Amino acid sequence: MTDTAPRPTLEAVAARAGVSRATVSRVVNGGDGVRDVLVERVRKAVDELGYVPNQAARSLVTRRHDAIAVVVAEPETRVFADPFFALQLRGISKELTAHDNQLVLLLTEGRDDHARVGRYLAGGHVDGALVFSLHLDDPLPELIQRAGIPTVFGGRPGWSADRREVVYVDSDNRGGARDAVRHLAGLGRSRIAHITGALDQTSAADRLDGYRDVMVDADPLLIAEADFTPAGGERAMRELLERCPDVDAVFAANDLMASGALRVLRGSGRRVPDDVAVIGFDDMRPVAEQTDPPLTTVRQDIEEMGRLMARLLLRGLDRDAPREGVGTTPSSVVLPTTLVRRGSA
Amino acid sequence: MTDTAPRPTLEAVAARAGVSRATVSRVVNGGDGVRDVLVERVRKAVDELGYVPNQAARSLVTRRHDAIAVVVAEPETRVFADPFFALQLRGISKELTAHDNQLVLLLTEGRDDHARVGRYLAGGHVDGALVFSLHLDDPLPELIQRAGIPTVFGGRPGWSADRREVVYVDSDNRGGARDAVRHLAGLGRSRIAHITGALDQTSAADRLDGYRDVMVDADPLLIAEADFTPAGGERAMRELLERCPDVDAVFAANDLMASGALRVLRGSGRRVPDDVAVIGFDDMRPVAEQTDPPLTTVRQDIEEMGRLMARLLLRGLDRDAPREGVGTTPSSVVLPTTLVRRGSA
DNA sequence: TCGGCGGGCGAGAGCGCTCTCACCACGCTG
DNA sequence: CAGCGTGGTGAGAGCGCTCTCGCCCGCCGA
Repeated sequence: MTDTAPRPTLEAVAARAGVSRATVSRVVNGGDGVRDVLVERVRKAVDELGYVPNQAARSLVTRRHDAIAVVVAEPETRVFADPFFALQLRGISKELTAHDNQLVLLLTEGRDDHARVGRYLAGGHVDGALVFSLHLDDPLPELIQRAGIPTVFGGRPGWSADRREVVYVDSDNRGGARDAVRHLAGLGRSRIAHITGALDQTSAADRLDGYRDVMVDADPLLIAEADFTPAGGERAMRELLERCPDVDAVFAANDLMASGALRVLRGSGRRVPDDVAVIGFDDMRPVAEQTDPPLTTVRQDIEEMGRLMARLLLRGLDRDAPREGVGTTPSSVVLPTTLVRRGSA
Repeated sequence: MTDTAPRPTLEAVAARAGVSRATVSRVVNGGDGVRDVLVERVRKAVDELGYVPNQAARSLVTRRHDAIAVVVAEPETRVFADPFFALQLRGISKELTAHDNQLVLLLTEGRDDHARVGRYLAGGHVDGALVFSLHLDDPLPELIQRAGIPTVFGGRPGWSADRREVVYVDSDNRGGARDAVRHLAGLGRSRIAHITGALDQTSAADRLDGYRDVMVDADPLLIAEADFTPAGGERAMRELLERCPDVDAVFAANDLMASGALRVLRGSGRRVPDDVAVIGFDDMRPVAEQTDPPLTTVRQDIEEMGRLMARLLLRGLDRDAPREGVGTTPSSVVLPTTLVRRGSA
């Protein structure tokens, strides 16, 4: 726990280099329009003094912070312990770092905490926000719109996907689900069940839609609602087994639930994939590769989603390529998914 | 992607309330020494204008940022996809939020990235740092010491645990390991093996030490070195089975490896816990509760560790309780662990 | 009645930076 | 040779806030 030492200012560097503050500032910010001799002298002075610009002073005048908030609404513990989020964060971090932006992490803890986040975002501490709004009734997006801060959402927000100004990055949940179910059908399975995620999340709803796209008039008994947790997957699988003992395939809306379903199937004496084929969603390696048998699943590139979110936001902030006047406002992106075949289907 | 609106300044509030800037500032910062009438008037003006203080301007003069950096060295992907880290982050976030501090997340991507982090920390953007230094040869701690910024480490740093000025928060890895092995011994097991974590991390080394504390002259063949991954656990278990077919218990240095070991044991036809008892470490719910059988393990309160790290740092920053002159410099904390009995031992 | 004292408030000086603008010295054209 | 850019530099005015002073006024004791 050392204490912070007094830091040299622009003024000090200027004095040492024998130039004005303005010149030092120019050099520090790229050095355009300064003679090479002076650039050299200033650089030397900066090094010798160990000068580092004071970001607060800089922000005060530029009104830029080179910082982006990442907001994670986290009503339940589950969400955060999820590697899904960690991977996305990693992608975000990489992209922000590459553009010299800092990542300010805002986790909400319960209801009244939203106000705090709203205040922070409105407070102009950051240049933009990346928001993970998971549930339909989340008040957060509303607050953020009010804060009037450039924002990109992770996952399609449930409210008003039609609003043009809303920018989000999502996987092709519906298409991925279709691929999964078609694959099962291609295996000759006909009694294909679906274990849904928490349906107040668009990802779950979209995957269900994808399932229905293929199973046009599916037996409603083949659909069991769950919540993305392994325990929920187990429960749903038990229900399914009871309601439809003739089930010969299961598409679970994520890998965690698929792993739960696998356990229940094994417990019930069914062989996978011989008796019942199983497909998950996400391709979370630690889960999907370690199940018995290894899980066939729909892969989404989670890290890439994070990277893309950051890129979109930064672009909207015109940090980048301010060339074309047209179409500078970025629009939402939906990333493709791929089916990964392993042992379970 | 809305644009930021021009925000009212202190000056504007002062004008509206008919007082000076100084008075508004006083009210905004607690309102001591200002007559109630004026406090009221100022509060009203603040509300009406929607005034939010400009943090940059404030920091410029106070030299405080109310922001803490969380630095995660992440040479491998594994570390970050680990729920362990997410939980710790959550604890940190809670504590920081409670004290109105922001969390700036710094992830390092490879070697040369350390310099960037060092620069950032030295740049005086944050008031302190929370650092997860996982490996012995990590250059990060060195850089941070040089940056001269108050720091608390997550987990005992490998280098110089004797240095007094180093503050860290850790679990009682050694004690927890002892408990686990004693429990196995208490079950009447005598051929107790240990699957280690990556031994360049102190947590792994400490757990091995704890194992040795109990198994004083353990057969070296009973110790298999692994790396905290499920795959590593599997490999180690296979080795163990080959070297010592008579093994009747396994203490794995984390739950992930224990789950891998479990799979191998099942594959080899051994019954758990009848033939071989298994204990893990961490008590990661999603893993430990879902194995077959559910895993007996050593629980550490990960979220509490995070909370404590933040608390220690904040205290060192004298944000809190500046009462006692003595002992304000916080010292390291080692949290106790508890054995959680489930089905595997 | 008057001096002194102290609480409440405002004036003003920065904090460290960026950015506009004026200035200076060139070198070029007419 | 006058005139006019033009590229390089410095002076200075802020950005929005905090905080130290010093002033004013009301109240006390003498």
